[in-house]
Amino acid sequence: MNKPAKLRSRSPDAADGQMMYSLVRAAHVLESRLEEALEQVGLSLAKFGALSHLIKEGEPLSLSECAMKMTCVRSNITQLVDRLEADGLVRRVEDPEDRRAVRAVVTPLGKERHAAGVRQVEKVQAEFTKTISGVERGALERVLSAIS
Amino acid sequence: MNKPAKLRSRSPDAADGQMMYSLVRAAHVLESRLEEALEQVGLSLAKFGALSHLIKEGEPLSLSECAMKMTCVRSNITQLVDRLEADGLVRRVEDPEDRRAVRAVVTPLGKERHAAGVRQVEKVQAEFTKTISGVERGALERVLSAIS
DNA sequence: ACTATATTATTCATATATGAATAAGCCCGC
DNA sequence: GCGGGCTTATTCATATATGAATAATATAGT
Repeated sequence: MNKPAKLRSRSPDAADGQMMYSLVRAAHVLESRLEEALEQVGLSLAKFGALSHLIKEGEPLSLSECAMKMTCVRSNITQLVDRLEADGLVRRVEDPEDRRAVRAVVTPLGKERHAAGVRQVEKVQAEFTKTISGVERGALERVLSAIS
Repeated sequence: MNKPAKLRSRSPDAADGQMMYSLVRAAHVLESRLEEALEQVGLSLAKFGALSHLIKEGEPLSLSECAMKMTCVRSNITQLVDRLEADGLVRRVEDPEDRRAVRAVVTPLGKERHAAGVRQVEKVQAEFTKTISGVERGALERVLSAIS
């Protein structure tokens, strides 16, 4: 016997509601760990994310493309690229094909920094893997993919 | 047969790494839904959270206590209470016991607004419950509590 | 070709969060 | 009782995010 049946039937959502909050809280904890790890190499999660997309793509992306890949609004990318440029991690270059567009290019320093970031993130991932060891991934995977 | 064994053994963390990102993304989606739902009644998630803690406690909390309950730094609460006060949802009152302290009191309007927020959040929770219906909660619960 | 519409990046105002620096008030050990 | 060390809230600078308004450019429809 787990719980009084009345409690279960009166509010079947209560436990799930708590779970929703738990999920959000857990994600915040993970983000904090990532931020902290990346801070060791002079990056934030936002900066690392932008560099990752640019490097994965292998070619300069317009700021609009960046915004789409990072699912955020363009004005956010304008500022993020300002900061990345100030750090010397990316450069803005004009797009010859479209004079409205600006493309972001990762500098050599940006590539180095990103590689260092990858190593830091891998540590957090290893920790995460350990955390969820011994738990069936199936349920978690299905839930997460159902949400997003 | 699911995957080539080599892939599994070469990088056992890769799938978990993706899962870590999935978890963070899923949480962002949930937060967006909550923000959107709360916006309908003139609240943000941060404001709703603060009101919830104050109302749950049943008595005025000092801003430090608020910060602890919301796991954030105090300067954040200072600003949040500024905005809540501007909205007429809380009032600052002096603490007679400790002249350094400031306590936040929920106004009648704040209570109304919070109740409306609860109704909105319940809708999102219902949606979430539907999303995770048919999936074993056990694994998810254990993973989430292991993280945070 | 020209006009209407759409897209691009930027700027501005704002919300949320952090952390450092500051000012005021509390309290302990002596 | 008081001096030094906490704790309190606030302010400031900054990072991240959104959305509205703007200016420059592109493109479609006529």
